[in-house]
Amino acid sequence: MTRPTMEDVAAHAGVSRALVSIVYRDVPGASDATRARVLAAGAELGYRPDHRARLLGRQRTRLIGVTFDVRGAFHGDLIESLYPEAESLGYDLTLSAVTAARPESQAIQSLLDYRCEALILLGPTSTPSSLAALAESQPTVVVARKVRAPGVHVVRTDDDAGARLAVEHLLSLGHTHIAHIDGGRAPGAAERRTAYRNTMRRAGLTPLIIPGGPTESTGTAAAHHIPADTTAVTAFNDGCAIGLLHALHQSGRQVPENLSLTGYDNTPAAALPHANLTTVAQDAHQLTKLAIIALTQDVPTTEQTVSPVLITRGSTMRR
Amino acid sequence: MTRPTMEDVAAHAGVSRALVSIVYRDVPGASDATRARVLAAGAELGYRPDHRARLLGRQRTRLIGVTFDVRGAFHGDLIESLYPEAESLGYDLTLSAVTAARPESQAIQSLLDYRCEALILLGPTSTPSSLAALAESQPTVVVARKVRAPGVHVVRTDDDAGARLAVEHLLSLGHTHIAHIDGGRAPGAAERRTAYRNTMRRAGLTPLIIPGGPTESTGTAAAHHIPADTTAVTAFNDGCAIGLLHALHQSGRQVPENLSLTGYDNTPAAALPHANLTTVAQDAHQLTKLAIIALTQDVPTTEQTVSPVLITRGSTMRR
DNA sequence: AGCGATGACTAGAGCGCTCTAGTAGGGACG
DNA sequence: CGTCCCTACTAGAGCGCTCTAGTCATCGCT
Repeated sequence: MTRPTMEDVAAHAGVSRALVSIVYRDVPGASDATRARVLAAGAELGYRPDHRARLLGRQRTRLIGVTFDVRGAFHGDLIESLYPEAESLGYDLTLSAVTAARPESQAIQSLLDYRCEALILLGPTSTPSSLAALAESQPTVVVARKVRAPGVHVVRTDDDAGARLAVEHLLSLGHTHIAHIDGGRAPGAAERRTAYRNTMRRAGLTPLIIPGGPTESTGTAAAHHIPADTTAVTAFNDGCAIGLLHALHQSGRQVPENLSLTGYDNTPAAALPHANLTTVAQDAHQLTKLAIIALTQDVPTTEQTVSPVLITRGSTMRR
Repeated sequence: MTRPTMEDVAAHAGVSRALVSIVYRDVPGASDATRARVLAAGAELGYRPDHRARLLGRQRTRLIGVTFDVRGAFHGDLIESLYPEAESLGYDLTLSAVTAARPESQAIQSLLDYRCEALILLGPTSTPSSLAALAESQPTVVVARKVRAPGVHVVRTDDDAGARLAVEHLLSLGHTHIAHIDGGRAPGAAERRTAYRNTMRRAGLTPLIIPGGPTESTGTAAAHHIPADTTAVTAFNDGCAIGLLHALHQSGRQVPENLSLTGYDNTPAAALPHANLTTVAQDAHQLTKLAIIALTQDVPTTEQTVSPVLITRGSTMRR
């Protein structure tokens, strides 16, 4: 009835419990023949090592705790590439969700109760000082959020490069009157705004920054402030771009025929056929790779940025 | 350097380790005064019980394993309400993600390695027979998917009622020519189709079922087959509805002025202002509540359905 | 005064692993 | 033939808890 233990496998294979442990940990100390015999005995009994006991017995848990927000679509992508990345370095992952009723602090605490060796926080909202305190007890890396906290690793997308990518794409399509819908005080807005401005200036063009924000309604509102001679717009993010798209549609201005438009983040909504938005995507794979390396190779604490990539869809066309 | 253990707290409070355990488990056997003193000592040392050891020492782990798909938006909602539900019954939750590279079988296996007492599978894709095998070793509940497997609890939304809700909403708005875009062989399609047909017949109206599917493109394709005298449409799901919405927009047919439209699932896309779709939502809270009860109260194995609710937005109007 | 309850607390044996410190049994080598 | 070294294996002490089976006062009651 109860699940077989290492003891049972040992008895069944006619060896000591320690040998079974050696075999299942795949460390030297057993002959190939015995190894096969033990594994066969284990398989026959349907044995699977008890993860709890394993964690407890080991001095190093090789457990990485991950907090994520169930509402953030992008976090799914990150978790997806986190698993193989951690596994390849022999680490295990344990997830802890942040929800409306379960604050980040609680999610983190539960990970610590499992004695995780290291922490990966996806887009955390904790204060820099509490993050710094966390990092004192175990390596901690913040992904996809710009924070400055001593001892905390940060891995994020290079928003500067992302914004430049969007502008240069429009430039290469022959656009010269390109406006930018600003993100206000949203994270990343400052970097994107500055990059837009610099890229325009470098091309000898006049930047035009229109107030906006991260939500659809801000995009809708910004539509009225786009000059008639503007032929292209880089929006702060996909939400903003989609709001703008909607407003343009209402007023009979066609995208991309009359106005080319880029978003940012490559959210699922941007990929929908009726939006079909050219946008800037974060490289989840690279972000997680750097995050795991930062934790396991104990590199000096730094902020690392990952280059975004441009996803060209149907909302931009040649002038 | 190393985290304090129960031993440390005991020494600091001048009691035995067993007493500390009693206090932290909050079971009878300690005086109020001692309780306070132990708790104070623990707080002073920054003590937190080691969850691994706790799980190992206990005969009942009180651990519920949950598999979810990182791609499914609705799973986030379920997880969100799962946490408080489990906690209120004294259970802990551990999550295991299903991704493109991490099959469901692996996600489940890792939960079993933690010796979870029970399993909640969100929209699993495993075969009924493998689910039945799972259920033999521990209580197992499948959420949001219709499967018939012996020993497996199923908690899902009543699609029959959902479809009826949509049709009756349109009827109450005075519509009589209501078409249904079918979901083909997608899960839930058969129930929704039948419910649509029955509700129409009961109202003395003629049902009209147009072939479709679960994706946007199927909705777009279905647009051509909607008769001119049709004033309302219930689409299989939100994706289908949005594809249809897009096609109607192109052809100059206004929603809801010329055609009322309902979706199904209440996906985030349905809530976006330019879709603004009246749709049928699943009751995540109720689903998880039933799931947890099924596991912890060991009710007889059954399929339980939860009533959906209609989310009225701007895509439907009075005839 | 004697006796069983009751309440507060402790000793110590697990839980199922890991891992250090060993032992046994061959070769290889001088 | 004795020594040295491997390799293959075992004994047993943890890891940090839980929980059963106590011990020891104290108290109410006849």
